[in-house]
Amino acid sequence: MSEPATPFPGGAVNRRRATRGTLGEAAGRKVERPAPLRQAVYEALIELIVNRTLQPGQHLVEIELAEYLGVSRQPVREALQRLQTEGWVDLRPAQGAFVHTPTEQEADQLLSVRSVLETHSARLAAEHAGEQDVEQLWELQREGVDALAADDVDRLVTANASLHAFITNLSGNAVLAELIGLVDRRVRWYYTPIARPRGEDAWGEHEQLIQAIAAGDAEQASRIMTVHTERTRLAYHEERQAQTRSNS
Amino acid sequence: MSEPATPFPGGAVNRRRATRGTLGEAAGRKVERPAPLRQAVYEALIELIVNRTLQPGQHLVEIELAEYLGVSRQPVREALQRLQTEGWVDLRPAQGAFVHTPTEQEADQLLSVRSVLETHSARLAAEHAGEQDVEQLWELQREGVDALAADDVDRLVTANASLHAFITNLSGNAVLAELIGLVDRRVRWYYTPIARPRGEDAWGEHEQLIQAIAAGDAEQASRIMTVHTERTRLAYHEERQAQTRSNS
DNA sequence: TTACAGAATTTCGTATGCAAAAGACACTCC
DNA sequence: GGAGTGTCTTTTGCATACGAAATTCTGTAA
Repeated sequence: MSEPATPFPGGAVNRRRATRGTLGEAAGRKVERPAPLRQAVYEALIELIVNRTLQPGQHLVEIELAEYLGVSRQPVREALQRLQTEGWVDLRPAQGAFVHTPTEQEADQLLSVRSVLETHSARLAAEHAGEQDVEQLWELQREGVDALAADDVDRLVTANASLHAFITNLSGNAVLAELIGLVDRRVRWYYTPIARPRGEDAWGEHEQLIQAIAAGDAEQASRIMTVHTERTRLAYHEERQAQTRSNS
Repeated sequence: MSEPATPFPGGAVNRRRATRGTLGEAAGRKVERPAPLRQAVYEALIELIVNRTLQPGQHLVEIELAEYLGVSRQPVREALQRLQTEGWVDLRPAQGAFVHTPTEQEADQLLSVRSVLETHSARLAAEHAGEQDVEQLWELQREGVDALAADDVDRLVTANASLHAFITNLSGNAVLAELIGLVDRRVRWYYTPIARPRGEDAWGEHEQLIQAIAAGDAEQASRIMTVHTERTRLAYHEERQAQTRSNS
């Protein structure tokens, strides 16, 4: 592809930058623009991958996805681009998209990275949390303990996700939050078939964590989160090994 | 968009998964498939963004990019999708692509995340490095010190990047390496106009770091990397403030 | 039967076309 | 003079078309 030396047409001028802007934006409200189809396709495909309608390794033929979702190939292709960069599918030139097949190694690497990121997020949360935030945390904790007592797995998983997400937001670092979100979704996908919540242990650790955050003890919060996530990591491994044994 | 309850056509069967594969693959060689145009467009656009031919906030009109690069809109659109998920451009529905404008806050958040990731990478590197790896590290260190002595900024920047990249690879965690690569490129972009290598301090820290890695002292390597990256972060801030002052 | 060669089919990658939304502009009305 | 409104232009988003690459199928020969 040629890349001429001439300056890009339009040059340094931002022809449209900061033009008048709509009323809604001026008032601080977000203007609801209709989300493009590719966005809907993107979300639909993640759902199909996570719930294993589309299985790891499966070849995704564009026209089939398009017809299945009632759109043309174009938005499907654009969604696949994004899905690739986020690690959900692999695009092989001239062959198309394949649902990503995670190796055990890769899954463990993700857990490792997640542990580091969440630990950092816990540290920052402890530095930033205010009284109201702590109150919210206890609220979420109660919800989790309730779900545990009721033996309601779905609620438990949701509560766990909410608690971690809240801490992530407390960190005040949006980049960090985004990375954690991305890593976390993939971790869940990989381990969905084998994951069994750790239950009481985990929620005990959550309680300690919230206490540390409430006390503004960043070091302590950080340590607890490291232990917490590493234990989760180990739990996954044990679960997996148990399954491997039972399968052989 | 409709999402019928019928199973996805092709269902659970991976029609093409693990088919015969070409000779080259069987022999363990990678078959060189011609990279799609979108790949070239993607790389060209990053280059144009990093070297500021395309400036932050600038509206990227698809047809203009396409003509400039000598392709049609389609590969441009697909490249833009990827660039968005990696944070280089913002895609506003029905408005198009705009070169991302980093806020100071976002830049600092990236530096913070990078620090954490690099610290983890240093720890893992210390755990995994073999004799040959350490030898390589010293080689890269010598190159950096040489460049420093010669006052060759370009060589210095390259050497710094090489050293960090090598440590990242030593970590043995591909997911981690990928994230660091992504974060790192954006950090460099943000700070290109103001960055001035820290020079002697940084390379002194590198030397300590390599010693820790050589000794297999993961904790020490981790500590040094944290200090190293946080100092870099501070240096960026000071530089920026100095510029802000001189501009006012 | 197995291996191979070539044709047929499938699927991708790119280009082009078209409707709709957003923005720019000029005009009117107050 | 300024706000509001209608029209024109630009640009996006999606659909469709077509050539090229890859895979699969089929027939033949050893």
